[in-house]
Amino acid sequence: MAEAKSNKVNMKTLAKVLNVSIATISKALRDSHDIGEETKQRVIETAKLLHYVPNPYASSLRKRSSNTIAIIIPEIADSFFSQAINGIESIVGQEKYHALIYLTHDSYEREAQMFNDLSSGRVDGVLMSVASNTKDIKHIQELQQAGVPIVFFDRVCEDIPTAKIKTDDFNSAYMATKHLLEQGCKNISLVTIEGYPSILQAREGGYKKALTEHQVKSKEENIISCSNKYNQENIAVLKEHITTVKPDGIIATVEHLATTTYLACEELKLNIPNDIKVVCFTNQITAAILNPPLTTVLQPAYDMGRKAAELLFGHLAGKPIQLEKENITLPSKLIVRDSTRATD
Amino acid sequence: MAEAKSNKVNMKTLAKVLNVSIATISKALRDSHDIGEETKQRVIETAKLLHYVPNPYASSLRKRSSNTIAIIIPEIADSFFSQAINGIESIVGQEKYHALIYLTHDSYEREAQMFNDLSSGRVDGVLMSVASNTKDIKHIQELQQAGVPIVFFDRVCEDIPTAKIKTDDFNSAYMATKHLLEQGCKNISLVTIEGYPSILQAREGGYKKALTEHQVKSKEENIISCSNKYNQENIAVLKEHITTVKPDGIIATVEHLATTTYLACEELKLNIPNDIKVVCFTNQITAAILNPPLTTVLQPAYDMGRKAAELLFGHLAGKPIQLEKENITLPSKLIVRDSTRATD
DNA sequence: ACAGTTTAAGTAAACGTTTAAGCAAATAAA
DNA sequence: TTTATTTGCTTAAACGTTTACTTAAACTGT
Repeated sequence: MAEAKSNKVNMKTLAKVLNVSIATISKALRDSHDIGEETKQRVIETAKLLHYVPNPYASSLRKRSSNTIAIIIPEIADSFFSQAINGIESIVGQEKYHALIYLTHDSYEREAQMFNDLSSGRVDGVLMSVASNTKDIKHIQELQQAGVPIVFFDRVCEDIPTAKIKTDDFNSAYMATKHLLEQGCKNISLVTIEGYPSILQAREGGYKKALTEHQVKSKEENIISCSNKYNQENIAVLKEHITTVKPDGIIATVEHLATTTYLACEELKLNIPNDIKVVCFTNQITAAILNPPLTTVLQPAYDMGRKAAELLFGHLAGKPIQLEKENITLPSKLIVRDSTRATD
Repeated sequence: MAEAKSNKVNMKTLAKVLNVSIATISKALRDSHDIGEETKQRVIETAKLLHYVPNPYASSLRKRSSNTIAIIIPEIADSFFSQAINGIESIVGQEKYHALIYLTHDSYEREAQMFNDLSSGRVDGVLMSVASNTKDIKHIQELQQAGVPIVFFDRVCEDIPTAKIKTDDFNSAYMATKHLLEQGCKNISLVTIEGYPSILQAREGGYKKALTEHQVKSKEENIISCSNKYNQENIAVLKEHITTVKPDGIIATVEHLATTTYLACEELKLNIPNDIKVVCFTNQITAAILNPPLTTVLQPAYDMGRKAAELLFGHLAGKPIQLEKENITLPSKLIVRDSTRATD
């Protein structure tokens, strides 16, 4: 329980020491015009001397704002969200805000419960990537109607009228597919997972468009769904797929599928890129030193987080930003490496 | 500024609706013995009906506790801290606590400033990994003396009497070095970075012990220091080192040095493991699919985060845990892969 | 000299909870 | 039957800020 509490110094303490009213302390510290220059200095000095730190909860209660935001994301296992958080933090820190972090583990129930809690006024705004299986969006709507601004990044919810920071999923999948076709692939499979319709459908769309443009008919059997967890089972699923469908190119649409794909190929004694070429959506720096170096679609994770935070804080600061009009797409980059090298 | 505020329902509202006092509402919701069973039910029912959610800041102010902890870590770029956060979150969520996340970017100044802020009573406890260059620990001592419990994980501060969750850095470096020696290495270099004395000195110690046991004299020139950022410069530093010192084994003591080491070897046209063998302290799942698969020291990141959180929450819950007596070491695992395969 | 304004404070209410203290009615003990 | 005790509720103060309103003194201009 540990309650040492070294006689906390608060405004009352300062007021007593300086023989002025509490209001004077408060106003002096907030640099109000009401207070004389000399008094202000005395207050600031004594506050520093006594290590006064304002109680955020009293302040939040009175002001009805918390200088705190929530970051709600599915997980933090991979490099995308790590980098996005870094981007967010770069703004949060600078703005003297505080960030609460919540992981939904892609569970709708947890997400809904978190939103329920947030309707208490705990945060001034929310930055979020929605859970994979979130279909009912009432919880999000309710928080928004309660006046809490929300900015989506990456895994956006199209039906909520607010700012959305995305990457060009359609186009980057299109480019990845086109790249594989140009490297000679004729039978390209798309490895995907359940959920995240706004993203994965776009990627599927870009994939199909590239195929169509190259007069390749896209077949249902080429689209394969894995579990959204890194596990052995996915390797088996993929091996099964590869042996039956025999693709000569694979696009792995999420980070952890890179390792899965490589291991599946290895177990099947398939050579990348000779027998099969691989592209993956991933931000991992190790892509360059894989066996072989992996061609990746690199997403602007840091920038997405940063941009989302900028919009939210701009809005909170009262700048004339209409969140519902902000729909920003930042480009991903196709980084070509040996895993898709043309074989002749 | 967006202040929609849909007439928030608070205890006053409920009291009015049910025609009882506010105190009755409060006590009913906290299941106090003071309140009759029937009244309790009516209160709970109406609260649910009107979507009442308690104001956390009013509650925190009055109770002088926030149900919130701070996670203070250097960064979140790599898999270690990602996994540790997952471990922490697994407890935080279950205990209905909230987690504020702060990144120090390994800056002492930022860390000190964060601690200063936390002395306001913003959090009930702190989980932290100290910044690389933190030497002056006054800020930590002061927070602790103010009655805020602190639990360290991984990058601990030995001079603060409180719980510390570490991994066996000395022993795992010892094992890694021994492994390299057994694979035939005669000239092993340790690649390290500035800072983190509690960890990196232990790893250096384990490294030296293994050398001594194998009658190999450890030379100063074999210990090389890189920048704690993933960048091109480190590759140059490492190349320079390898060409002059010509090690036949390398131990990279932090995650991002894996990619650096591989790229340096590649640029020097050195074959791993034939020309040089490599071990790295890293948790990345891609280690298995690198070229060649990388022998790693896998740290129990998730478990460390989880254990740290367990201790903190146990203490906060009033369990008889003497934090200053908790000094837990969780074992790392040496995962042998091709990057250290013996060559004959 | 006097009304009007400006300056530099102070007073007190409010934010939404929690809880110690009080109190009337019902129940138990004597 | 009287006295304690328990039950179920209310009152009001407190947590530490912020801020609308008041006030007194010091200027300003005429």
